Amino acid sequence: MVSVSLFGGHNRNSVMARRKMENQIPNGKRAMEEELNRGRDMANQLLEVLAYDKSITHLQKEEEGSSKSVLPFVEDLVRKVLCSFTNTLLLLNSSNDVSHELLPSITLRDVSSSTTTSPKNLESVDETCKNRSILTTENRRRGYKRKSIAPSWEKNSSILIEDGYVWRKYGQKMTLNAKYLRSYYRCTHKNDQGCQAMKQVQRIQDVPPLYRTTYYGHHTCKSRMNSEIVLEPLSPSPSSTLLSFNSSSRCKQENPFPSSLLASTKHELVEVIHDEHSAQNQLSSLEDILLHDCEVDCDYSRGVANMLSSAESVEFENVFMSSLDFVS
DNA sequence: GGGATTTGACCGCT
DNA sequence: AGCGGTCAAATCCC
Repeated sequence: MVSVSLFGGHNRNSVMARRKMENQIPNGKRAMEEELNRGRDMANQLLEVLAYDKSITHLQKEEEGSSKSVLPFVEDLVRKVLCSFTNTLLLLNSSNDVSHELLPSITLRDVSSSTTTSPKNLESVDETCKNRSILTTENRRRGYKRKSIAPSWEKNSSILIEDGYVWRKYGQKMTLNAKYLRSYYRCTHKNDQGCQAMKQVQRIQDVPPLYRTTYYGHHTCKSRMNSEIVLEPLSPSPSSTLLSFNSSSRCKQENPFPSSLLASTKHELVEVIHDEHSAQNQLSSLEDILLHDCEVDCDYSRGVANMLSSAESVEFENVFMSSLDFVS
């Protein structure tokens, strides 16, 4: 059985140092934030352990002819805990400062257009300007809004954080003095539920991988992972086939771990990996990462495995699994 | 076919 | 002026 600390990857010294540092923080709010962050990280780790354990248990159940499991209940609970941590963090950071709320801002362009053009007129303009080539700049960018608010909170992490929400990527940009692309995400439920939450993910370090996730606003939507959690069928599901690192399988379809455990948008993981290095390089450096940084990202590793050829997958699996033995 | 991502262009802000 | 956030058509993927 894989222990939680295995995935947490914090050695005793670093934990002690972290605690010592936290005790010195005079700001109670910051201490609370740190505590919540840690709780959320642990919930993330627990979720991964559950996913791993679920795949194992499923095979055992199959052999025993039994199909009942409490794991779906536990997983459900962990997801809810995860969402609670995320929401609390966002609320904590937005409650003391109204400017932190992601309020819709009205730009000069909005004002001018609203005073000169009625909605009915706008519709007719849209109707006649469906062809991009005849769309004027004025019409195309009419709804352009730009946030001018401080981030709700931000976090550096060696993993791509699973925060319990579903994000939709709407842009990416190479920024000055940054080695990697910055990706822009907004809540998937922006349109259907008017949720204004957004986040930016910036890779800030290659090895070990380190990402800075900055959140803006907070979720007003009913989280998809919360609202759609259903108990899994008790009969065996195709997705429960154990650790298969076959490159021909798509991550979303055949990864033994729930897709929600991977990056919360479909291409987030692959994109980051493609950032600077090929999968080959990832493979060759993986062992070093595992040995030198116990916080190796399981999602990241699985993503690499999915990109490899069959032969490489086997090699990767060996490295990855032996690393689990090593740290446990 | 529909939803998500990519990507070049636009434009607010400093 | 130029950086960076956002838009939206094109493209991808299921």
